[in-house]
Amino acid sequence: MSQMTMQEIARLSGVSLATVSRTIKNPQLVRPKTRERVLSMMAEHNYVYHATAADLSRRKSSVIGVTIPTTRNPVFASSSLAIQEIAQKKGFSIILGNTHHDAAIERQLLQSFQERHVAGMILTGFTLHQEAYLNNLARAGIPCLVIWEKLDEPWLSYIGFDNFKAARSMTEYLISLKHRRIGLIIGPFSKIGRVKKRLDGYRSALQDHNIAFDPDLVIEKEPLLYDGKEAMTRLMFLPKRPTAVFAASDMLAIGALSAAWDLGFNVPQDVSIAGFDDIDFAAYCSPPMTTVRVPSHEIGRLAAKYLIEAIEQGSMPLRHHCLDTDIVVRNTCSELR
Amino acid sequence: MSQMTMQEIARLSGVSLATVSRTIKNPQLVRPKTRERVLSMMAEHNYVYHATAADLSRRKSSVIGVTIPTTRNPVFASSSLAIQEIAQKKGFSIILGNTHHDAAIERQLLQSFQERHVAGMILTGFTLHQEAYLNNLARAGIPCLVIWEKLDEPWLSYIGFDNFKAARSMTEYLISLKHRRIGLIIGPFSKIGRVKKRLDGYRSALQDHNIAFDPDLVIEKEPLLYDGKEAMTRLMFLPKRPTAVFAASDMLAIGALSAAWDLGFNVPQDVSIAGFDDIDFAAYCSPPMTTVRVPSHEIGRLAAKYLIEAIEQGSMPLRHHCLDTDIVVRNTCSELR
DNA sequence: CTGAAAGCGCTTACAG
DNA sequence: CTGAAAGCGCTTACAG
Repeated sequence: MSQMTMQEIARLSGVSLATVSRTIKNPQLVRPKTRERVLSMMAEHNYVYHATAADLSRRKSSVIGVTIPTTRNPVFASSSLAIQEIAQKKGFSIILGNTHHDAAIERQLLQSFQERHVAGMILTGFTLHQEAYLNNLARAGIPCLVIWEKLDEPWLSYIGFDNFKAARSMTEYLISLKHRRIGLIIGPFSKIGRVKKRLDGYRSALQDHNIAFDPDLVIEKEPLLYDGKEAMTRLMFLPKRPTAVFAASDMLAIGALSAAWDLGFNVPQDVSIAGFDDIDFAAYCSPPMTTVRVPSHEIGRLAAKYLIEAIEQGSMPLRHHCLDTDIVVRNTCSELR
Repeated sequence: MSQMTMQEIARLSGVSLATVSRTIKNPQLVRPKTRERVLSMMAEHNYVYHATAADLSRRKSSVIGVTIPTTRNPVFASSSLAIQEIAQKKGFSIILGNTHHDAAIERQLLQSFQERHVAGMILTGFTLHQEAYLNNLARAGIPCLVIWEKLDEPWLSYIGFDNFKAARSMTEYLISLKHRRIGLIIGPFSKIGRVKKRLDGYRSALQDHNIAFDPDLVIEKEPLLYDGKEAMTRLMFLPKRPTAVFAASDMLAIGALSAAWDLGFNVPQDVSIAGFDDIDFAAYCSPPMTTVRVPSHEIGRLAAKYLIEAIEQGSMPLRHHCLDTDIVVRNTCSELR
């Protein structure tokens, strides 16, 4: 048990506790000779700094809380990676939790973040109806950033993109390829704000082009490969099947592609498929997936950067940062014959 | 600033600090009347428990440190998800860090875990040559579990599987399909222990079947899609190209599949491809990937379970847990014509 | 059932 | 350049 404390090191080096603390945090305040003696004592006795005690004493923390819907969907990997890299470089630790899009779990997670007195939080795609709680946090002076959403509440900060616009663009792209019977496989829009926006974008595009909305053509699923496959199978067995399918998440799209392949449909000759997210795998499907590119890494990078700035400055300016998305045309969509 | 402390709540409720602490942690020790008064005060004033201070005072912690090579490779998602779920349920928070297979980063991460006085650590596929450091941790009484590796050091605990055996089996499977010219696309075996074992497994299988080892046929890459594609392209342009390719990571295998598709090779008719890991996507490739199934979720589940048991009991029994892998035969491998 | 007090391992004015 | 002392927000014997 290397139970060495500063107190011990101080005694062993014949200096005061304060001096040990200084040689660690402000070495320039300590005479080189003294410093060396203390340092060598620490090395010799395997001293380990107690960051938690320091945080408490200093009344500030160096950990950041991050929530993610689920690690299972690689779409969030890229932004969370960016956050981790920047945080690590700046000396912050990350506490991570999966919400599974469950309001109760998310709530509990935020609670635990707060109890650990994190310096700030980044919430990836937070569940609807927690705004009140977020307000509490803001009032408690905890910098808090929502990412992957474009929030409607002007008093909450976010870094995201326009899910409505992105989904509408992709639908329009499909329409521009002469498709009029366009299936939609989509995540749980009844639970998740940004997914709802995608549904709305799809409907808006149809409406603008005088295409009647057909509820049989939209299937709500969890954003998982299996679900995408199942949904696609269902769509392809419809009496009047779609000529194009927009899967509003690459997980769903890749599942859908696999279904098409199994059923013997050629993509894109027999049916077009479009995805959303541009996860790494999208470019490596056969054929490579046409999808919506989302600035995932950039979102994470900005979030970490802004949050850490806010922590260091002691106050969080409101951020409403909406990044651009674009359509990556690859080979899963073609003009209707 | 909701700077409410127990002290404040105590004053407001006309009881002592100790009583407030008790109504939170040991309510049965407090008279119901008192308890209620305190509770309602806490609610009214939005009191937030300070877990960090409590940890310090109690001289124990309720956070677990977890390292992962990189969130970018979804192969680790499944075990890390399992860890998080269990930890969350048991009231532990997770600090996460990516090592990128870089010894210096990993070292720094472990250091920060130690400084935060985590209750225990789970290290996913740790870098070679940190054994000494791990020993320190063990001696300091910090339960520590390495996962995804089968360690040779008997005094270190791990939960993993036999990379050597798994790779040898897959190679033998390919040989059983009459292939004798088998390419190997593999991760950085010079840096990572478990990858080296896979290389050894491949070589051992060849040797057992009197197939000469051809260095031109093995390509060392980072386990990324892009790298898999590049490596496969290189292999297929070899003067004497392989009839089967074992990509010792599904990321590499999926990249390889994409290359084959681009180059106009049919899989498996023109060339067989086998993967390793059985990530979710493997089953949804076109065609579905034959690969090595690794009990990823189970590894995470066991690791979290054992670690938390150790934390609660105050001591860590040595664990050498080697789980089974098996070959999932899907459609990317066929007999040599 | 409740309170006073010591202590967890640090930091940080304040004095010298 | 260094030290003594108060304090961060809790927990936990010990006494009553």
